[in-house]
Amino acid sequence: MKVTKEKAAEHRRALVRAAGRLFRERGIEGVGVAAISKAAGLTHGALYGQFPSKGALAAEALAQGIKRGYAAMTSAKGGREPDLTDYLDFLISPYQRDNLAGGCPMTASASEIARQDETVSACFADGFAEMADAIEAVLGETKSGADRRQRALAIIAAEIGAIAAARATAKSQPDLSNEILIAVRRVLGEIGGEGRTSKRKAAPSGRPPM
Amino acid sequence: MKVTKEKAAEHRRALVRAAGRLFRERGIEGVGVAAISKAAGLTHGALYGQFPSKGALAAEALAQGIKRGYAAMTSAKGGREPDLTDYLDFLISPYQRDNLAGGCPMTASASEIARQDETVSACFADGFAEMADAIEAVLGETKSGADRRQRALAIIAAEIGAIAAARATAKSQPDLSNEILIAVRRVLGEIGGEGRTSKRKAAPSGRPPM
DNA sequence: TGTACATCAGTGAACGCGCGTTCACTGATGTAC
DNA sequence: TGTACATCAGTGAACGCGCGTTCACTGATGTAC
Repeated sequence: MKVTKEKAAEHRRALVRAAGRLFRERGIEGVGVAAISKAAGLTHGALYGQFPSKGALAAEALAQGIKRGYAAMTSAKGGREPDLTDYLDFLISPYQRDNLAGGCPMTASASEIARQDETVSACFADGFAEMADAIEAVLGETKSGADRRQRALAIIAAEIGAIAAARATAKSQPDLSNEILIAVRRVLGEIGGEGRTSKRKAAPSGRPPM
Repeated sequence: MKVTKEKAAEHRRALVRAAGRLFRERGIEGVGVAAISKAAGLTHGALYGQFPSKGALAAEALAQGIKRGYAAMTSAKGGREPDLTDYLDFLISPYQRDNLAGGCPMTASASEIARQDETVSACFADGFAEMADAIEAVLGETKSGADRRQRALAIIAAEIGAIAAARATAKSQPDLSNEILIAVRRVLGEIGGEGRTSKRKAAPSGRPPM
């Protein structure tokens, strides 16, 4: 049965939100269209009215999950511009490890992305690049031979690996899992020149990163 | 039809090897028992004669993939004890990114592990811990506030994230993918005190890491 | 060493199930008059 | 404003397919005599 345009748009948003949450929790390959539709209060037929395929929905869910993640972080900081400490504390933490549903979607699906549609991997690449810009803008000075950009890229890669490793070890070796988070948090603070930010740059314009 | 004990053991090894390769290429959830059995030249019934479940096979494939990866690296170095440069050049490279089938299984399945049987995640945790010991043993001195153990953990986490990110971005932004590898390789060299190893320790005893 | 037979590795049909996707249909919406 | 009807968002049955797992059966192995 037909439905108002507003209702239809709301349904679309519900599908994207449900897909994002479930993909983060169980992986993109671990969730079916039936579960996504049901979680959004619809049938799978409605999903195919809104999206041409599961892959297209996955791409949109990834893109919007990246936006939502960033919004969640800034709002937790009272809306002020986050600095390096804010980023690292938020990204490399037991909270991020334990909250699959609400966490960063790039982290949750990292090793799965390479096997998805090119639309999905393009979203990942864009999100990664934006996050790199955001981190680069808040880096402090260090004596590193690596330039700011290189240090920013390394910080994001390390964050992704740290959360993946912390999650993978959480059940069988919880102490190791915590140790990984503490170690990476500390080392990335040093790489980033934490606390040595003399001139704070503003975040780059354009879409918000992670 | 029954088969000699030697043949049966050979078949078991073929299953483990095929499973390891296919899991790395397509992910644990992305490969079925039929494909594994076929690749090993058997039927799925034979697989269930050797292993109680797909998960049990996955655990064994992961454990033995970690051993094989280490052997491949040391043999490439002519059998001598690898140093930090050897580890980093081998692990953070286009070769590692592009060779899913032959690469490190911890890297290939990182974000999938947390959703597998506890036997699988236990193998991952053991492999991670062993690799941390191996890296710690070849670290150079730095002025870092983080101790050797923390730097070793951070290096492995960063390596996992770097390969995952480089693979995820390879199709849509190949330049970014290469940039990630170069950046992480350089920054990890600095973290590890590359080239500043005064007293070289031997690798720890016990099973070989990665 | 030669024969009889119990063992058991491997085969392949079958199980129920969930997958992604299609499509004929329903019926409220929203437009044309 | 009131009526007639085209539009189209959403439904749910059905599609072919591959999944992990089970099991009755086969027939070569390897042992007991």
